[in-house]
Amino acid sequence: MEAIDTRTRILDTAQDLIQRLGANAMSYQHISDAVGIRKASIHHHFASKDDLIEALIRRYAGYFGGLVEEIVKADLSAPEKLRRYCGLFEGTLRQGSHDRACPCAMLGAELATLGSAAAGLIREFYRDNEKRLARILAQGRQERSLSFAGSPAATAALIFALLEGGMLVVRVNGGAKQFRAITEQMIALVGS
Amino acid sequence: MEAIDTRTRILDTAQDLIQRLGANAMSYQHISDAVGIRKASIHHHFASKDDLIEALIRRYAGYFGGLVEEIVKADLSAPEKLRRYCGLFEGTLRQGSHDRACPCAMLGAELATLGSAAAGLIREFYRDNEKRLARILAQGRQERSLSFAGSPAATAALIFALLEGGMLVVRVNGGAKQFRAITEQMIALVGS
DNA sequence: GTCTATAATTGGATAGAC
DNA sequence: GTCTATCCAATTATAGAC
Repeated sequence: MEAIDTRTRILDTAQDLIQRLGANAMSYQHISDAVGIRKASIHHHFASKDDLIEALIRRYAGYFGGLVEEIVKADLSAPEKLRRYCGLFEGTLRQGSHDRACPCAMLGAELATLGSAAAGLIREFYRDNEKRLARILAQGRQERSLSFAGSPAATAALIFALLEGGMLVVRVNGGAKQFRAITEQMIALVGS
Repeated sequence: MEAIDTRTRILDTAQDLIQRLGANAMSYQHISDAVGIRKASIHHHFASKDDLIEALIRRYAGYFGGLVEEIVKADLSAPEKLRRYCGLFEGTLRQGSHDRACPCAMLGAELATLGSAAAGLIREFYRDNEKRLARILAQGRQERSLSFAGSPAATAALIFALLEGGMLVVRVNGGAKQFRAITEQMIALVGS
């Protein structure tokens, strides 16, 4: 039973704030209050706010990318993989009491205010997701379990925009329940 | 040739900042610099930042709602109406040199940081758009020019999430061109 | 309606003791 | 690694002169 180290608790708190409020509404003071250490101590772990955001994206991209890669590589039908991929986003939304968006969705919306390193990582996250999604769609077309007009890449761009953008939109009305309805509707549209 | 009044110039500048950077990165100082008046003078027109944001949403909802209503009421096929509706979003994205999201998309992402009046107006904007979109889809189903699984309302929720959320997502990679590809892909999916 | 001046708070960040 | 103390800039907002 090891205690969670401070660096991790800072990252956890910062991520939670970003998922709910966005990076521009997240402050060292918020983190200080939540973690129970002084603002100056946070600077020991992350010299600047940009550094903190950058580390946070790297961690999240690794975590989420791993989950997606598991789904892509699994021995499952393409529709089932697609359903599970959508489930990852819905699961994020259902974390905790308030709807939480993907950190990279919030940061994507705030892209113009990010440092260049963080912005680059966000772009990479989006590209990686579209690529993995395209592999699922290509499998579905090959095994005739999915049917859609256009290329897997183009359809992947559509689905990723719907999922990543939809997380932000559904928090305004309907929340996770609405998100579920939308993803099911989408799966019906590309179903064979 | 009447000069644009200060109130309007403040609203224009604030809206532009929100579309590019978000409400939490927009400040009275930014507006002061762009409009060429002092910060204190802005408070004469809008007592608080919340008031400014609220007025800005009201104005935009009226403007955009009018454009949508024109499309909905026009004597056009449903696919053509849908294409023009998507065109409104793409047009916003193409305003100016940088990609600009719908102000209500940015504010929707930042919903948890808004005052309750502004948050209510954003919810209303989203609901109104879904309703009008559902009317287009219902027309398309009736005249057999569109074909989709599920109700017009459910499909409207999907399409609105794709458009409003997609505006934020495509700015990360691809921009307006990517947005166009996505909307065309979507229209192909619901095409008859 | 706009200005100067200023308040009051919060933001990110640093220096140096422990 | 955390603390106190402090700095400096930015933020929203108000008071009162012009």
